[in-house]
Amino acid sequence: MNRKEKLIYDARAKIFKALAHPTRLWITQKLVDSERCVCEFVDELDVDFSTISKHLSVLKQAGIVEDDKRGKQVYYRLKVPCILKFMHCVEAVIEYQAKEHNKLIK
Amino acid sequence: MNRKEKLIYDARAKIFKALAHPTRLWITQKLVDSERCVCEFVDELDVDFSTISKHLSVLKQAGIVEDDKRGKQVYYRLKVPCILKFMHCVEAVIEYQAKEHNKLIK
DNA sequence: ACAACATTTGGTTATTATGCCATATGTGCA
DNA sequence: TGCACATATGGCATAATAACCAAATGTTGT
Repeated sequence: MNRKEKLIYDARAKIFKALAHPTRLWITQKLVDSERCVCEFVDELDVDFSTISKHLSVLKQAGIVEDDKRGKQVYYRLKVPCILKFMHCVEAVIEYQAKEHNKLIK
Repeated sequence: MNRKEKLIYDARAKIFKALAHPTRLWITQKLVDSERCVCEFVDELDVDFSTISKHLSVLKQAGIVEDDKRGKQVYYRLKVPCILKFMHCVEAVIEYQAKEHNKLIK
């Protein structure tokens, strides 16, 4: 891997890293339908609101979401909706593994 | 996020985590064309071979690749080729960001 | 200006990931 | 059998991540 490749793969890895957390994936999924207020995540997730805020910050830094302050509240939305398409592939990996696992048990 | 959702998003996050490293992304990309021997990675990457072996193990645990020992060498291949399609989306995120960055500079 | 609210940021600690070295395992060949 | 090669595994030091609490920031309504 040369220097140029290194830069490319670092940049890509950053996107994957941002998505590599259950809470952030859940948030991303929520944003597929429509933008959401941070307060909605706070209500639905059982973690400290500061934690949620940091997760949102990671997604924002990675360029996956963008935010928008309206009054007291901050709304987040997906910047690049194609993210969701990959979930089918991810599910395929999981199902494939489940199948293999069953084979081993039988 | 309820208990069932938690399980789903944990499983998905595991896949993303496996891909969330430049070296592992690079390896994955190499495997898109054809299977590869571990030795090829050792030659092309400037890290200890034990490190490469561990990266491959992470990808294998996640169900992204499978291996196959032939003689002294071990060959790895992609188990679920759809992984690559996502790269287009990842590139879109990166380009979008680059564009915005340029705007800010001008 | 002040209080109440929504969110972000800083600090601390616990957990996890990474990379190297040394060692173990497995394979083919002399 | 014994040696050389290819890969995997265990151990350890260091770095990165995640969660919480506390405090700061910014906004609306009084």
